[in-house]
Amino acid sequence: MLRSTVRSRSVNLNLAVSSSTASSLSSRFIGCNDSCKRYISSKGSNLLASLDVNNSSVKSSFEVAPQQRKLNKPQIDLGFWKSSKFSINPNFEPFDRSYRSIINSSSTNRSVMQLWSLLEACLCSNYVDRAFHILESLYAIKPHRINFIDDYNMYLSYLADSGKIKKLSDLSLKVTRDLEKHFPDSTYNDRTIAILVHFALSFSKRSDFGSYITDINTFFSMSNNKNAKKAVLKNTDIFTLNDYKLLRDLNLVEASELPIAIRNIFDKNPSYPSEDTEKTIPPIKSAKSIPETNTNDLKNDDPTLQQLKTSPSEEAILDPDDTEISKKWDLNENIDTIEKDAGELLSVDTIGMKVIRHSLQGLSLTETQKQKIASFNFDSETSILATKLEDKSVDFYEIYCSLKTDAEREKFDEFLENFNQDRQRVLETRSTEAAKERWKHDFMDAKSRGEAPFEKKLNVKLWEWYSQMLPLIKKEVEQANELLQDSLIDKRKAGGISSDYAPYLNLVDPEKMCVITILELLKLNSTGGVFEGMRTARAVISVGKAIELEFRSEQLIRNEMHTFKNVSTKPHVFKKYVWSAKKRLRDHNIEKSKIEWPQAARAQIGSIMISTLLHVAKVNVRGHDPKTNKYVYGELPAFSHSYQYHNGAKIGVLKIHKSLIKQLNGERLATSVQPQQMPMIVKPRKWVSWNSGGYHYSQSILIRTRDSPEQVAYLKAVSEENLIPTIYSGLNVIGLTGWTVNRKVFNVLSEVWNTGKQFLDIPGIQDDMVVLPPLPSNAEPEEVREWKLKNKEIANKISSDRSVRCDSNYKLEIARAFLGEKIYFPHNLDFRGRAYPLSPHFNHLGNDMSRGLLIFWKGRRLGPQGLKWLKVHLANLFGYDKASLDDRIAFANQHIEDLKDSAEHPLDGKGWWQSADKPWQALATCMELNEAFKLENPEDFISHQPVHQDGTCNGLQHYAALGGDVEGAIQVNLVPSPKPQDVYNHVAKLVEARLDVAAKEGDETAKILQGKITRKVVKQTVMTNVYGVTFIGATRQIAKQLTEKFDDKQLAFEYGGYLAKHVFAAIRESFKGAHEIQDWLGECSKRISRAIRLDVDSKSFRNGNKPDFMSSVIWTTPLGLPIVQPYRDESKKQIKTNLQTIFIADPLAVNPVNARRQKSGFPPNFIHSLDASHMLLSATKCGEHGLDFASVHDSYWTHACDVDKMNYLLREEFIKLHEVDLIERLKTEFNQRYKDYLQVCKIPRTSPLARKIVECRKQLSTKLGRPATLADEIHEEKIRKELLNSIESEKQEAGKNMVTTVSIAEDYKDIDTLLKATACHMPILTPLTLPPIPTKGQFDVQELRKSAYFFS
Amino acid sequence: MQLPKFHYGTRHLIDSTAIRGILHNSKVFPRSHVLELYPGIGPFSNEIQKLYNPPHHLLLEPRKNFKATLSENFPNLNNCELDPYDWSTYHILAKSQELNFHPLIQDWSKPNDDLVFVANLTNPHNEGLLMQWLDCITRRNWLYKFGKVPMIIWINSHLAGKLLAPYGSSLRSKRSTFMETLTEISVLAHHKDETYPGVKNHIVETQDSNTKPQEIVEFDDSMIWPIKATKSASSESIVCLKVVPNGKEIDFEPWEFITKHLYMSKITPFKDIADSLGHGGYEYFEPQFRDNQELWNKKPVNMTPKEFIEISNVFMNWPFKPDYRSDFLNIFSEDM
DNA sequence: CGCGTTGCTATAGACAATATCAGTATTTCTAAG
DNA sequence: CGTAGAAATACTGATATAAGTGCTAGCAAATTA
Repeated sequence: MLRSTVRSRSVNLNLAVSSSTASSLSSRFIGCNDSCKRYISSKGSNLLASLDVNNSSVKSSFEVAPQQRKLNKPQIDLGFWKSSKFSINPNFEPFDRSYRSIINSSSTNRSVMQLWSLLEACLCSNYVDRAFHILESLYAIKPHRINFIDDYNMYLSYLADSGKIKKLSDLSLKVTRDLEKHFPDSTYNDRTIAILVHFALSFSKRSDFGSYITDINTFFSMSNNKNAKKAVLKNTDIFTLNDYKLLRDLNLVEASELPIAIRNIFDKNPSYPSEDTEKTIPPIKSAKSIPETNTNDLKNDDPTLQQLKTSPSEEAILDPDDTEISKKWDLNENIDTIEKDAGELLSVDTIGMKVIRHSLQGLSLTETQKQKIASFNFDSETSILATKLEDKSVDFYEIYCSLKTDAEREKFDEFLENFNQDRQRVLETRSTEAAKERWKHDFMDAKSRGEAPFEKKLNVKLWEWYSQMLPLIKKEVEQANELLQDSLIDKRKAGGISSDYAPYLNLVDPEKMCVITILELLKLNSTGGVFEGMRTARAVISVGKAIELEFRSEQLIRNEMHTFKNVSTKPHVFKKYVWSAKKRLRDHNIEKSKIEWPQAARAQIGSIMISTLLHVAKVNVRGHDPKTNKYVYGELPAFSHSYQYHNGAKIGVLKIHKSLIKQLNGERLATSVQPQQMPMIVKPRKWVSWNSGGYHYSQSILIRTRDSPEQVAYLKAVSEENLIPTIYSGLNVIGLTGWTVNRKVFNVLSEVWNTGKQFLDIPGIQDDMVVLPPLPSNAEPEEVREWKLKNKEIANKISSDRSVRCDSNYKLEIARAFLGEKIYFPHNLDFRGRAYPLSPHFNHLGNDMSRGLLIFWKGRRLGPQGLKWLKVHLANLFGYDKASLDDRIAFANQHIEDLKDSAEHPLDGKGWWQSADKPWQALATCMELNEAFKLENPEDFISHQPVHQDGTCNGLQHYAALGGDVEGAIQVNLVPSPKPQDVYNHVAKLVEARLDVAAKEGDETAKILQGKITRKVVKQTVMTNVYGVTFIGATRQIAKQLTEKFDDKQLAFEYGGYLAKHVFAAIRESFKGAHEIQDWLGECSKRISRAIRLDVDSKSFRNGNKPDFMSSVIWTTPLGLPIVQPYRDESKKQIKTNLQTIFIADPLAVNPVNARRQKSGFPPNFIHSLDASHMLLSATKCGEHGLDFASVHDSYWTHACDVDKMNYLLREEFIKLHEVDLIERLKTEFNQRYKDYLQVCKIPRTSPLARKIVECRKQLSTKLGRPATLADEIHEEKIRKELLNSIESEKQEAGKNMVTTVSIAEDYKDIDTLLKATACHMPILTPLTLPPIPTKGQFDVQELRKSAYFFS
Repeated sequence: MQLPKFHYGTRHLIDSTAIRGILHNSKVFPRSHVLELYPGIGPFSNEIQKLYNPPHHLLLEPRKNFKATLSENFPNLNNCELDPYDWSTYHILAKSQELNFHPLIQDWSKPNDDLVFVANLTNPHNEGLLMQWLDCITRRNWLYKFGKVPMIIWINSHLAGKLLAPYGSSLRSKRSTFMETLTEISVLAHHKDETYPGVKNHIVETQDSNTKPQEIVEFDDSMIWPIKATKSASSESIVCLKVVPNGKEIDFEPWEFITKHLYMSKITPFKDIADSLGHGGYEYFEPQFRDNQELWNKKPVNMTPKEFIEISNVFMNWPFKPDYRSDFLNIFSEDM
């Protein structure tokens, strides 16, 4: 650790040099000619703002060729430069130096993460002694020692709160002794002090508290920090609010020393309940005393409201932290501390109601509306999803729309935001309880009606399982506890669980664990390619993960409760301060949590839960007894654990009994199975760091990493340096876009759904599988095979239909639950920077149906342009998107009657909308337009419908811009044109032309296929070509299209392959520039993923001559997001669980890269990182201009009336993105990042270079006294480089004179020709070089500003 | 003799004396129809023709290298170059006048005395093919539609070990039980250094149950071409087996279901894996085997064919048994 | 040394083999010093 | 009582499993005469 810090510091120095001579680093070995050529023909030279190399006083070790093109530093840095610079020399141990495999989980050699999670588990379940042993193990890991004190603090803080230590002196003594005796290398820090102070404060009620004050002062003085108190008090998760209060009251600290969030509470709430007031004011005991309070409230607040009305501009500020608003709220609130008891809660709700009523004053609501809102229970602990539709009387959306002025609407939004906070909390944290209560309710219901076992509703069964499972799990937990108590170090198994995992069982309430288990299993139905069941491995991990997640979110709430102990949040306005404080603290707390359970622990816990459930979950079934030939009834386990073979591989499977499947297909699932990641009803937390943003009570990570520590490390590094603000701002804009469910579309959908029949893309209910009749017993093998295949196809179809229907079911139910609500979709990114909503089932990225169900919350007047765009949108949804805009508008105008009929009689009319490409969205748009046409002036219509603008083959657009490829740019509408260019059609025509030629030459296949090449056939292939589709992949796609025409799969496949060849050729032909770039990117990634660091850990050479390549391709997006391709060989391992062993990868291992995937993945990933950047830039800009913005990767959405504005902005952003020569910059970045890396090349053994190298190797061998390996050669080269970089001139000289195999290769001029030779067998090391960049074409990206169809 | 450059891992016994010994010991020849599947470079075929000159002697060898070598070395052999892998090949055979290969369809009550087929499946790649052929015994289709036709196969010793694995052996598998249940199997030749390939003392142990004592030809490395399949391959050799269906009739589908699932955890006692046979498996089977604790506690690797059949029968009487016929539908690859 | 062979993997998401055995490393137990 | 050595256990890595190989290209690695 220490070593690496030093090293990276020195490199940083180098960097300071090199960044000012940025270009000098590029193409050291390539010769500069290539990079010059690239711009000879370019017109864009005005963009080439340059760095003046000559001004640089520092001489780099590389000579700068005078004619070399300077790297253009743009006027505006979007985030690339700083971030790239930082991540090239990150502050952590690089991942390509050596293996990091922590797979061996033997007790002596466990990873830090494993120990952490175990430590945490032990502490949370109060096994302090055991925790101490784990501390010792952690301490034993030497490289970890620097951070050890944090672990100790964690231990100490739990210990202090555990009540095990009675005296302050005991604790402080223990700290001293522990740190001196057990952990001599560690010293306390401010956090340690915080814990001690907090502990001391807990004695405040004692009469001799005075003496503790001295101690507290001593503790503070122990800090090394200049601003000791402030630093100590920063640990908001250790102190409670009362602690802070006490410290202030005792004048031990200044107000300015308190953390800002806490200070706000005190400052703005003079009435903050101190302990004194608690004593003096008798708690409100009955509802009787309430009316007075209320009347007071209502009288008091009138002036404020007046004020509010008259100053709308101030109201616009929604941030609850804002002081102005806070003050206003202050005036009318009376805050009391209320102890929790049942009678009171009731009364509090009544207060709440009044508060709601009055906060709505000033809005032009009807009395009924007011009444409805006031009687709405914002404090209900019942989740939105569990609320029955009948019970939900308020449609906030409707109310919102009925408001007259913007000011009113903003006020209402603010109101919702504030009062929905609690509902959001319930939504996020109480989903399991909600499910449980629902089951119980239905069970009681059924019981009172005395239903027969065969009619049992799903929920009734679930409740029964749950209640039978619970005692067993409790016993299991008890056993685990006994085990933990009995023997401190004994690790032997008892009752199936080893003490390694026992602590985890203790962390979540058994009731919750049971519910989670049942829910997870139901959710996993028909996944993993299992018919009516699931894979055991997945089930086990999922349950374990779900329990861990529950633990995390509970922990967050616990922390919060700890801080706000004894503070009532019931009075609604005070609540607001607490909320804002909590929000801030939560950011802080979430960020801190870094611990993850090891996979093995998840698996263990999951398997225990599942195996218990397997024993108790029963269903009633009818069977046929062959002996008596009668029907018999019985109770069978609902789940059955068995195995299936798949291509000879065993797969553990949990089958669900058919009778249960039937039920699952029939019922409304969302009421039984509470999906956890829902849309939000308050604004998502803003993204502020790599792991803080999105939901309020669970941690989401900015980037969905595939468990790759490398990705996280880079992300974390730039996040901590605050280098990616644009990423955050972009995501925040998207996250703040308010949505609601389109009730009209929902109603249509709901009606269709309830028929249970197939409609559009929703499959009908299918209970039984109809398979082909069995074959005669002596059928020939191929017949049997055919029969099996066909049946598999049938089963597959049914299974997928069911899951599609089930998915639609989820979507529908979620939509139902959120009817009338204002909803938000928090987003995060995939590893390339593309944004995805966190809520998986129902979002605007979903299928046509989900999209059709969603509209913007905010409405905007159409205006003349808006009306046009809405019409265009309709045409687009019908697939009529290749005509000019005017034609598209005409299309809509021609269909006004159809449109009207569709909108008014969606199901009993002509159903024109159903013939659209995207029928549900078309329906929504029809309805919108129809409503507009009803108005005298349709332009006055307030529209909520998002209108899309799609890039034409966005990937190719970026390629064309990168390559300056004129021809390509025309095809993808980067160049203005009266009509949109249709790439797919273009390619189809080219292919057709090629076929004609081939047919003339007598090619039979060509003759057959002539005239069959439609746009549709080639579309997918053209599109995916950008994503690096392989030949076989394309063949499959085309074959799929052809099966419609030929029916014979075999034949279709054959033709598919044939056509794929032509399509590929056609694309290559028309997008030459794109392909040159693509190839260049591919070549770079290939070389990088076969490169070796100079300071590679030679131990990780398993075979000295066969190095393992550890370097993944890493680059920085224009916005500064570092991207690491996570493609490495995964080392999977079998892990024992209660049910079976499961096979999972160790997420923390760092293995050699998978060169193939690195290579094939890079070109598309790079392009995606660009389109993602473009999207985020556009989002930020749209946000700045007050537009509502949403996106599906390369499709940008906004209100109809804002389309023009968005179009302008997105073009500007695209230009801004491409003004810089991104390829050139990428190359420079690569050259810096992979500076001094070596690559292995193969050259002919006979060549003169080979002979020289052999000679050099011989010398090395004699020097070493053993045969030299490649590893030795690398080591030699490393020494040479070190000498060369040395400050001492002697050493530099020595370096210059030193000869290594690498230096020989480096000096050899004509290495390229050698590499091209046919027989290359001798591996040699050469410095890593990148190929020359292809020449950039004439196209100037500025032109697209005028292109109407660039996005349309 | 000309040898091809590459051999796809297929190995041959090339010593004619040894081959003659095998042919003699097999007690199969002479026959009127001899079909050779993947004869390779053809030393075996050559001896058959020289010794017995069967009236219908057909070779199926489509592989380029071998094809060429065959016609060069033994121009007299009739190689029709169809691929034995393709099921369609056998239909062509049946229809073709030109090839004139139409064995008599004989009753299953007695061994077929008209047709024999010989195959060289020493390439580990071909293991799957052999398994499929063997599966044809149950349906009595493919070449087994002609009756209880003997098959003489060359396979690598390791595979032989699987087919012949004795009770309790770690190689004991569904396939060993299959062989024991439905075939007569005997070793015609093996390497002199192999007590038994893969399985220690296998022949001694299983002679009475599976392996009819016969004169066994032993050979050494010098009689094998190539000596090793690949440079780094293990030193195991090849074996010549004779396999004849024993004509036993069983209800194959439930049997297949039971053996497949029981062998999944093959050293776990029946009672502990009964649950994996279907929802409530333990509850159903436990009372059924209360009188047969020995079987109830037995591990699948130790079960006799009879016992598997017994379990299958009990299974068939289970009112709540899973659909054993569509067990293969329970899993599929997700991408389609 | 030039050659032909063999094997592996095929868009991007984002989702997963497992039981058993043999050999070795580590821990625990035992018994003699 | 500490300790050597044996026994037991834990851990790792290898291997079998099922049984059409849905097809073809392109590259990397191992193999061979």
